[in-house]
Amino acid sequence: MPYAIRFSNPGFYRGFFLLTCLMQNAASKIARRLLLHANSVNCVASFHNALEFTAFASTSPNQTKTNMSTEESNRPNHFIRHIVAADLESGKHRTVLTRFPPEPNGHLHIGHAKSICLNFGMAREFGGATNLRFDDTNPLNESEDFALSIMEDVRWLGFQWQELRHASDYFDQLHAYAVHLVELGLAYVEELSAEEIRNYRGTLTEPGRNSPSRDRPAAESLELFARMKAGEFADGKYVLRARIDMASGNINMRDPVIYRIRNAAHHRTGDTWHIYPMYDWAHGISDAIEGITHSLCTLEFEDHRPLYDWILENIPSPSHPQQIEFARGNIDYTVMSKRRLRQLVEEGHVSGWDDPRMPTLAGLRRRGFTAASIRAFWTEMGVSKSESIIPMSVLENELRNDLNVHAPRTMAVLEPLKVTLSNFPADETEWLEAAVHPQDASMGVRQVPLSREIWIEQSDFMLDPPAKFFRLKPGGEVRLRNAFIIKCVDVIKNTEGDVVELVCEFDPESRSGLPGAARKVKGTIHWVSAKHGIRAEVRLCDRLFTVPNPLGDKARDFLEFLNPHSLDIITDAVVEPAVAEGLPGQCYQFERTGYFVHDRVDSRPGHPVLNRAVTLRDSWAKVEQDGSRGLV
RNA sequence: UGGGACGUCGCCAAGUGGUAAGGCACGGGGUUUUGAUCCCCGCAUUCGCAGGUUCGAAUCCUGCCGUCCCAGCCA
Repeated sequence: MPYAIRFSNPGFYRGFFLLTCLMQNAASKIARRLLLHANSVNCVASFHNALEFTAFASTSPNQTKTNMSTEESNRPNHFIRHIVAADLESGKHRTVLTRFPPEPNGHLHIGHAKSICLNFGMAREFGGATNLRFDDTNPLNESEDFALSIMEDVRWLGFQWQELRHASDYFDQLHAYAVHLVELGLAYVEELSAEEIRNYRGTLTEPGRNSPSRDRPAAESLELFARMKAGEFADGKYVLRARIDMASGNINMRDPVIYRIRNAAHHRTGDTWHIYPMYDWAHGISDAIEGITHSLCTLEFEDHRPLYDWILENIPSPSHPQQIEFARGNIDYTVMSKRRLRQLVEEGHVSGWDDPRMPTLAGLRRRGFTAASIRAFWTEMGVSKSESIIPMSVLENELRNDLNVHAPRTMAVLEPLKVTLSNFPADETEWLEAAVHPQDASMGVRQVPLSREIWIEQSDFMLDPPAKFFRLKPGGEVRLRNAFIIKCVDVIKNTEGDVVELVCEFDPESRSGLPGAARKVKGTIHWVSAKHGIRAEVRLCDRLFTVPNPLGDKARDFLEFLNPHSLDIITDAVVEPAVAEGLPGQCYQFERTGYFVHDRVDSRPGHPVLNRAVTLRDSWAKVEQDGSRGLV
């Protein structure tokens, strides 16, 4: 962004430059404001929000649009945005076309979401478009099922691609360009074995040697390549190599293999082909064919850029996209490599790709993460070239931010303790009115039943509590959320001495809505009527590993760090009756305990199953922890 | 003396020669019928280290240190 004021001659005294500087800063701030304003105005309404809020969409129809403005106006600047903006401004490009190019050989995870948000985000921000392209150049472990799952995840994240493409759509063109390269003397058929090629390639510190095949006449290579294509040879017999520079410091330039024989059926092209292009050959050319302007990929492809450019310079390419690399985003207490995730699934350490503890998008979705929270997470984290490990708590915090605004409130008791209200009439039900959201009246009210016997949380009562314990204790008072103040008058224990029931008296004057409700007590606790509450299964998910970087200790297998308590299943929680009728994927805030979602797979009417997506922030837990530490 | 990149607050991250944005976390205060939310306030004399250029350096130069990636017929 050009400053409004700029001096080219710096030979002035200090004070003057300070003044100049201040003016420049002010100008830049104003410019930034204007830019942000423009961005929020431009934000596109064609955004699909997560399905989980459909149930509440009617109460706040503007939410989707509001979310997008907030999301986009908070974004920090990054180098890729600068490049794209500059290319548009200079006229290098009139529009932006990006692509998201997964190989359909696994499920998408939170790391892929960064790339998705970046690619689709840049295009949307600058009025361009994004293609979804399956990089299906290796038929061995690719499948349509993976492709379908990837499409579902991208859509769920809230993005729409312009074109759905496959590298395999271009197999004919890719082949023709390869033939062209051979004709130019820039590629040759190699007969060395894989091992021999490796030996000839040299090492990181030593240059490679030219293969005897390197000077094979073009006509001969052409014939061999044709026979490779025709399926005359076994896998590995020959390979096509680009003829570049065996002495290059960049190993990717030491005559890279661009085609290999694979006598295998491809999930889209069947057995049409016996040769398949390598990533480097297919990727840049696919980008060029589609007219991609900015090909965004992760840092490990930096070394491939010279090859990417070499290829496009040496074929009659329709365009020459710019490859730009950014750092992956890692998250602590989990693993993100496809291989590792597959291992977790195949060895049964988790229930599947969509296990709520998995960092896959399917897992996060099932866990209760919203698409908006994931988008906001990557927007806030920014894009740079330095590798980072982001605390899981940051992701969780984004979820809280989103759900705090959107999730309807309800009360649920996870570990029930019976309380009898001795002065409450038996057999009577009182319906209390409670806000669905305490800060958003537009979300309406709900009716909560109350009867003589209720459940409260076991942790909300202590026989002999420490100081600052604001909950129930013998003789103590506490407010029942949305109801009235109760006083604990009796504690009933079993023969083992465990507290099994409390007897309390309620203060009718303190009922919500009455003048007496103004009476202050220190604590407010949640509860559910025993007569009306519905039993529910609740799954509490915690981090999958016990250490921030399970792969950090190379001497140990990452599985050794699996958290044995990553999933805690409670089968006798009690929820408000309305919750039991919720749809799969529906989210709630259970007041004081966290955000929960109906499990998309296992929850059904009559057998509600809710996953805890994330707890509420809990400063009492911290006080407790500090306190116990102090005693020791 | 193989090549390529990266090092700014506990975690991210802006900054591109004019005197260190922002978010999260953290600490303090206020509101609160969720120990939640929300609201205020505080939080880098210093940018991996050492020299140099300059009136002025996180930004330019030199050297060093640390971390990551590359030797698939994977992507």
